[in-house]
Amino acid sequence: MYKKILQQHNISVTKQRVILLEILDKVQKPITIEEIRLHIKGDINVTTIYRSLKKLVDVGIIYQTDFRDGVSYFEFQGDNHHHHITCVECKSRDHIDICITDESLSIAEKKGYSVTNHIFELFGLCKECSKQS
Amino acid sequence: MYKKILQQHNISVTKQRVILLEILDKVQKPITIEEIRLHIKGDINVTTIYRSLKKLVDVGIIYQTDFRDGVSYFEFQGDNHHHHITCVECKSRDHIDICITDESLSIAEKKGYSVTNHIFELFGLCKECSKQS
DNA sequence: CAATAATTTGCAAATAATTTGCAAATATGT
DNA sequence: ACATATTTGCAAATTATTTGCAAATTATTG
Repeated sequence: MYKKILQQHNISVTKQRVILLEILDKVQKPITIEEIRLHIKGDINVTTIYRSLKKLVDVGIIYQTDFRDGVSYFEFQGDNHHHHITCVECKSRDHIDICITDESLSIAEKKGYSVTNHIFELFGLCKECSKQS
Repeated sequence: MYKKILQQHNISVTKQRVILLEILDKVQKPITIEEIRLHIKGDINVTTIYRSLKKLVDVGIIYQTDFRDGVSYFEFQGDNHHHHITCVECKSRDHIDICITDESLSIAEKKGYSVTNHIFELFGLCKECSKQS
């Protein structure tokens, strides 16, 4: 299954890439490289992880984002593309099933850009943390 | 003027913060800490720059974002809030005068979050770079 | 306006994420 | 199966960002 995805995007099918995809598909949320490593049975070199994920992001198979804590997060979104809202206090995170508007896309296109990728993240206070402050 | 802004947000008015605001207001585009340092006549300690910018971001005076090149970018947006599209090839950058939709805000609120901040960045190919590939 | 409290700064050193260069291994196309 | 292109692993380097602490600056209170 993951083999197919890689082939469809015209990149080599390697053991390491398949493993990474399996992990990301299983956890279904954005995780860091450190967390990914904990899921790997056996071992994949860190450098390889960085490079493989970069490739997967470049071809659009996975979504890379950052939540402003100094680390990159990676997520396999499959058919269910979405973004997130993160509590700046407790770091809890939830999905937001909404994305770029056609309007912003067309504005970008008018400026001569073809959009291939995006980051969209909300930050705020969750219900719990709102109470406390 | 910058003094007033700082006061309105209830944070101390320091020479360093005013200088940083002046710089960001002058350049009117997202710049890195390295670039900021080039604009500083005299000297502000790097640590101070990091901490001051973080504060300015926290209170919402400036916008922090990242374009996936491993560095943070900071921008004073004043009254003219906007986002960007970045060419993944030549790194050219343009404004996108569009922001979060009310719809995504209300979805977040339904989940119990009050949104205080956001990142929204588009990536793609500019006109020039599209031709070449 | 002076005195005290609270916040911020500068410095040097530490931390931690990410990248590089290169040789060996693996995948792909014919 | 062969030749070519791509990817991997390793060790070491790089670089952005953070920490702890004492001194300096800013805000607050009487």
